[in-house]
Amino acid sequence: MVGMRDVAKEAGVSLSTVSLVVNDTGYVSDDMRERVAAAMKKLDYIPNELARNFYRDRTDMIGVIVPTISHPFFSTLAAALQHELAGRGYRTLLCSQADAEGGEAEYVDMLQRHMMDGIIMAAHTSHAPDYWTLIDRPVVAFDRYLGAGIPSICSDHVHGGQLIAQQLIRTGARHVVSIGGPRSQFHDLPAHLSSHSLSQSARSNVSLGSDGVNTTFPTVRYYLTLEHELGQAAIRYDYVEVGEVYDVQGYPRIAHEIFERFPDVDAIVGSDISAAYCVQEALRRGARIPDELQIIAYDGSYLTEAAGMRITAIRQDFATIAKLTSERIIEEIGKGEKGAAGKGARGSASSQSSGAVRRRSGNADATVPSFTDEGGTEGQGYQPDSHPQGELVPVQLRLGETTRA
Amino acid sequence: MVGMRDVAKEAGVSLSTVSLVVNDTGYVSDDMRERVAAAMKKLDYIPNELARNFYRDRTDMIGVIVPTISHPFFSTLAAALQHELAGRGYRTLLCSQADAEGGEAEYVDMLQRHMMDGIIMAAHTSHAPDYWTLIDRPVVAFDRYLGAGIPSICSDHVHGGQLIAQQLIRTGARHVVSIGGPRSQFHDLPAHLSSHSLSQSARSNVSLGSDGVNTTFPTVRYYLTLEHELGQAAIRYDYVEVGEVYDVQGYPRIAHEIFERFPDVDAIVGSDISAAYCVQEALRRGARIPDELQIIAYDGSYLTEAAGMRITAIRQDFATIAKLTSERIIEEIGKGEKGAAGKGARGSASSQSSGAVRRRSGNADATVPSFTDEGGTEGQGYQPDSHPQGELVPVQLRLGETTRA
DNA sequence: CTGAAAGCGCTTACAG
DNA sequence: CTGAAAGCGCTTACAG
Repeated sequence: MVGMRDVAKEAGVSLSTVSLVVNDTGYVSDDMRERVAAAMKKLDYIPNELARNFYRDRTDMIGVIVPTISHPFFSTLAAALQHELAGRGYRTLLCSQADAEGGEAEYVDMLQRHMMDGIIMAAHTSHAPDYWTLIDRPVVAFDRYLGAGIPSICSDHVHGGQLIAQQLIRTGARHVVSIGGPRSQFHDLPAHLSSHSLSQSARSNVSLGSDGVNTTFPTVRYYLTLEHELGQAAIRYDYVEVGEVYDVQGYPRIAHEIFERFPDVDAIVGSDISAAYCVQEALRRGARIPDELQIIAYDGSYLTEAAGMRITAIRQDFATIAKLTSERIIEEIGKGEKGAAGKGARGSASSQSSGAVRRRSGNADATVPSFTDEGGTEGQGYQPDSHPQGELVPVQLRLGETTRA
Repeated sequence: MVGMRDVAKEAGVSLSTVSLVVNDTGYVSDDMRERVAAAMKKLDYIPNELARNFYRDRTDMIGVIVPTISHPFFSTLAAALQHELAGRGYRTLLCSQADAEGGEAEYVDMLQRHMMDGIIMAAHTSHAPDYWTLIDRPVVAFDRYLGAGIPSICSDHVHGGQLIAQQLIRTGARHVVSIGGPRSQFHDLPAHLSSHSLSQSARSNVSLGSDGVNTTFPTVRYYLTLEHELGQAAIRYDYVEVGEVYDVQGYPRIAHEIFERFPDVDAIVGSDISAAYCVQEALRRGARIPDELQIIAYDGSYLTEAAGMRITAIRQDFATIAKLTSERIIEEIGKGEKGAAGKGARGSASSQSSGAVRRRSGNADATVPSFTDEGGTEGQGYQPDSHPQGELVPVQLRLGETTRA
C-alpha cells in the first residue's frame, strides 16, 4: 500500500506538505503542489479514508433505519433521504430492520462506536424512550416519538385523516373499513387519558391534537382523526388490523377477509400495499370501482400508480420529509462538533457537554409544535411524555380512479 | 470521551489487558477480567470502532450498488443481500446510483479509500472494463459483466427466455410485444459478431449461449432467446424500448403506446413495473386478460402480486442470488486478507500481491461457465472479452392470472 | 510558506 | 498470564 510517506519521499517534501496538497488546505507554493501532484499520480496514491476518519472522529455516514426496504413507502423514503444526504456530503447507511440480525440496536451500536455520525429513525422501536434519550449522539426521528429531546419530523396525519374523511363524507360513503397496524400501537405510552377501546376512542370527545394521543407512533393520528370525523357524520366504521409492515403475507389475506366480513363495505382506506390488494380483490370480485366501492391509499408511493387502477391517495411529501430530516440531523451533528473545542483536546468532557447542548436545544424545538390545524395549546408548562410533536410536513390528497368526484 | 486508557486506570491494569478483555482474546485471569468489566460498566465505556477499523484496515462494510432503490426488483434484491450479508457479519452500504451525486464512481472511490471491504455491483455502468479491472480490490457483479477477472453471478436468462417462449407458443400467441431497455445495451462490447439490427439478431442463426452475445448486460439474453424462439415459431414479435430503470415516467407512457401502436397485440412481456402498467392499461381498455391478452412479467418481485391481477412471472431467485453473491464477495475479501502477511508488515507490497491473487483466481472462475442449457463450448482457449459468464442462478415460471393454461 | 513532532484510540508482537 | 512500547496513516498546531 502506498501512503503519504511514499508520496512525500518521491516528491522530496515533508509529510505535512503532502497532506496540505491532498486536502487543498493552507498555502502551498505552486512548485510544491505540482511536485506532489506528480508524485501522487506516479505512485497511484489513494488516501486512506479510514485514517482520516479516525483522526477526525467523523465518517460522514448517516444511518437510516426503516422497518423494511421491500416496501414502496420506505424504499421511496430511503431513496429521497439518500438523495438529499448525498447532496449535503453524507453517505447513507441503510438499515432494514427486518433484514438486520439485531434490528435497530445494531445500528445504534454503530452510532455509539463512532461508525456513523448520526441516525435517522423511521421504524418502530420496542425500546423505551430512555434507550434513545441516553444515546447522547445525534438521532432524529421521522414519524416516531422516541423520547424527550429527540427531534422528530412528522407528516401532518391529522390533516391526512381529515382529507380522507371529507372525501368520504362528501361522496356519501356509508360503510368505511380502514386497515392499519396493531391497535396496541395506538397507546403505547403511559397515559393520563385511557381511551383504549375502539368505540370509546372513536366516539369520545378526545382531542386529536397535542393532547389525548399518547403514542410513539404519530401515524395513528390519521386513524383517530378519521374515526372521529366519520363518527360525527354517523358513518359506519370498522378497523381491521394487519400485522407489521413486513408481514408480506398479511395483505392479500386481509383484502380477502374484508370483502367476506363486510359485504356492504363501500369504502376502504389503507396503506398503499393494502389498498393495492383491495383493488385487486375488488376487480376479481367484479365490484365496480369507484361507483360501488371507493378505495383510498395512504402514502402515495409509486405503487398507487401501478396497481391496476390509479389509486386515490394521501400523498406524503417525500421530498420535503427528506429535506427537513436531513437538515435536522446535520444540524444535530453540527452541535456535537462545536461542543468539542478542538479535536486534539484532552477530550474527556467534550462529548458530555456536546450531548447536553444537543439534548437541551433538541428538547426545546421538539416541544414547540407547528400544527397547522390547531394552535395555542402548547406553552402550558412541561408535561413529561405527553404527546410531543416535531415539525409537521403537509400531506396532500391526490385523486385517482378509485374515488368518486 | 472515555477510552480504554480511562478504563485501564480505573481498573488499575494495563491498556493491553483491557483490550484483551474487550475482544475476548488470549488469556486473562478471571480476577482481571472482572475488574475490567466493572470499570467498563462504571465508566460506560464504548469502544471506538473507528480506531479498531483503522488498525485492522477493515470496516466489515460491503457496498451494494443498484440503479435505484425505488424499484421493486432492486429493493427486493437489496433486502435479500442485506439479510444475507448481515448473517455473515457484514454491514451493507446501499448505493442507489440515481440518488448518489457521483453515481457508482463515488462508491468505487470509497472502496479504494478503504471505507468498504468490497462492492457488489448490480447496476449498469458506463465505465469500460478497464475501469473495473484496475480497481484491484474485491468486486463482484450481479447480472453484469465488468471485465475479465471480476466474478459475476447471473440469473439464467436464457432459460427465462425459453420459458416465456414455451408458454406463448403453447397457448397460441400470435403477436408478442416485449418491453426492454435501450437496444444499444445489447451489444456494448467490441464484437466479432455484428448482429445489430433487430430483425437480424432475431432471425439469424446466432447462438445465444457462450458465444454470439457480446454485452456487459447478461439480461439481454432473455430477449434474444425469446426473439429467436418466437422467430422459429413464426410468431410476430416487436420490441419496444423504455428508458433507464429509473425513468419512472416512462412506464405508463409505454403501456399506453403499445396498445395504440399494436392494436392486435395478444401477449406482452416486460419487467414487473412495465407489466403492471400494461395490466392497468388493459383493464382500463377492457381488454380481456388472459383470453385476449396475456401478460408475463420478468423478475417476479412483490409487485407482480399486487398489480390488479396476479401476474404470471419469471421469478428470479432472490434468496439464491443473495447467497451466492455474498459468499463470493466474502471469498474475494478473504483472498485479499491472506495476501497481506501480518498487518504490521511494512505493507508496501502486500496489497499488490493480494490483488494479483484475487484477480487471477477470479479470472479462472469467471471464465468457466456453468450453463444449464448447453455444454462443451468452453475450454477453447482464452478469448478476450468474449461472452464471459459467471455462476448461473435458475429462474422459474410462476403462473398467475394473466396467462392461459 | 515548509518541516519535524505529537497524537487520534486501538491492537498486537514482544519481553517479563 | 500481564505490561510497556511501537505502530496503523493521517492531520494539525507549532516552530522555523
